[in-house]
Amino acid sequence: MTIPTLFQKIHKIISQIPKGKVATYGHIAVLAGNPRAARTVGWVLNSSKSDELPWHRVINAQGRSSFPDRNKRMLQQSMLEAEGIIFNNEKVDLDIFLWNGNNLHLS
DNA sequence: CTCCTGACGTCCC
DNA sequence: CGGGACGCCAGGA
Repeated sequence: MTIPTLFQKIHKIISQIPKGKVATYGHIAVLAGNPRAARTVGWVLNSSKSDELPWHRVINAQGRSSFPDRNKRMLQQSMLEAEGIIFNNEKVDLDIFLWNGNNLHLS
C-alpha cells in the first residue's frame, strides 16, 4: 500500500488505544505523523462508524470531552469510568491515563 | 478549482 | 482561569 492516508493512520491508531487509557486528538495526530492534524482526528471519528472505534477514549488536550452536547459528554465520561478512568470534575488526569502509544503498531 | 465546515491546539487578552 | 482569534488538515458542495 502506498503511503497510508491520515484517515487510515488515525483510524488505526484510535482502534489500538488500550483499555483504561485515553488519548488526546493532538497526541493521536502526532502518532499519525501530523502534529497539526488534531482537527482531522475529530473529523475521522465523526466520519467513521463510531461503533468500530473507541471514540470514548479520545479526548481533547484539556482532558475533557469536546462534545457540544452535555449529554454526550456524560455518556463518554461514564464509559471511561467503566474502564477505570477517573474523572476529576469532568476532567481526566492526563498525567496518569494518557496513552503514550506504547503498544501502537502501524502496518 | 474555490469556499465552507469540523468531536482541536496554541497564543493572546 | 475564562473567552476570543488564528492556524492546520482533509473532505464535500
